[in-house]
Amino acid sequence: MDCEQKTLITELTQGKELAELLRNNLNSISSLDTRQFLVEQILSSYEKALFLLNWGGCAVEIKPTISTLESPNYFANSSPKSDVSDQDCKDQCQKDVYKKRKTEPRWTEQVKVCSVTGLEGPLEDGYNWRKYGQKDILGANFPRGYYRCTHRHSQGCLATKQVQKSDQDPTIFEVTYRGRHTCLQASRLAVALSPASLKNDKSKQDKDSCQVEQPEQKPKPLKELSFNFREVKSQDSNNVEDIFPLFSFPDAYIGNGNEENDIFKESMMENDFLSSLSSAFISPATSDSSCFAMTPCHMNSLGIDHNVRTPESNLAPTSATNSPNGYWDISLDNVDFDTNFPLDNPELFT
DNA sequence: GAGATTTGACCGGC
DNA sequence: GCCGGTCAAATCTC
Repeated sequence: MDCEQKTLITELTQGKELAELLRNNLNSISSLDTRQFLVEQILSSYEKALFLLNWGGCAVEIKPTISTLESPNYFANSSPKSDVSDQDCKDQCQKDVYKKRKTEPRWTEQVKVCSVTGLEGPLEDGYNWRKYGQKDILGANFPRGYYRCTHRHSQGCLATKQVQKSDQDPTIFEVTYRGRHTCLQASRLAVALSPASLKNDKSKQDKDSCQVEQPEQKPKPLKELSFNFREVKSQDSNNVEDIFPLFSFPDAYIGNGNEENDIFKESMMENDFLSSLSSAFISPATSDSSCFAMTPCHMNSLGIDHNVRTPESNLAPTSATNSPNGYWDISLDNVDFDTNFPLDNPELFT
């Protein structure tokens, strides 16, 4: 019961915090995707809270999907926990685990990460994963690893991913993501990388440093950011391939002695921005070159969605499949960074 | 000792 | 019956 109450409190608290974040974002010019993401997270939190109240302990393990909640029979078929024994509940949970494979509609995507680029491998995507299995796959030279979100039990996050080395090129890992992160880490990642957060940080810096505001001046450091497109692809359940970039700060931008740049760097460090993306997100190898890997979620948070399929996205396939493999440098001039978002708000990183 | 990983067994889908 | 996905006990690591 204590565990259920804790989970319930966690979900409701998360929902409240996310709602406050959304409120702060309403008056900003943050991207629609950012706000939509917050709305989805809020709904997810309250769905889980409601599910806990309806199902008791089973709710932690079996999170209803949007589709199941939308089902007219969902609440009609749900019965109070008191109507079933613990064993029945456990058995039902066990059955649902297998049933959901077929019935639960999940978005999937594949990401190929070339380890020679400096990334440490497919696990480095900003989330904490726990390996729960490994299988030799018929016809594959390498075994497939099964990972699920570390916060599966504590927060009911059902995101999983499968990692397998490519038969053609062992330096390439094929990563298939299944399910959407509903853990707090997901919202933190989204907030940390949201255009709003980055933009507001710059705004605050201007205030704190008492600099004269120049309306026409764009955030100079951010203009110098670049995206490097390498062999990073995604694939959803519809077999649509897109390309995701490696997110890089030029060395000249971070730690070059430039005061403005140093302010940005210090702010990120003070807010634990980099570590909030987890050490996995920024590998030691990439930190030297200030090169970060961005998952579709991160890309979406930055408002760069024309080549990115979000989990619930129904966007039509883009021309990404026709994009050249190799190395792209794209200016962020067209990326909308919100200067009004409080990156220095410690609540965002707690 | 807590958390993560390994690995054999189990289950459902095909 | 085979195969992929998951579970859970044993083992490992810090």
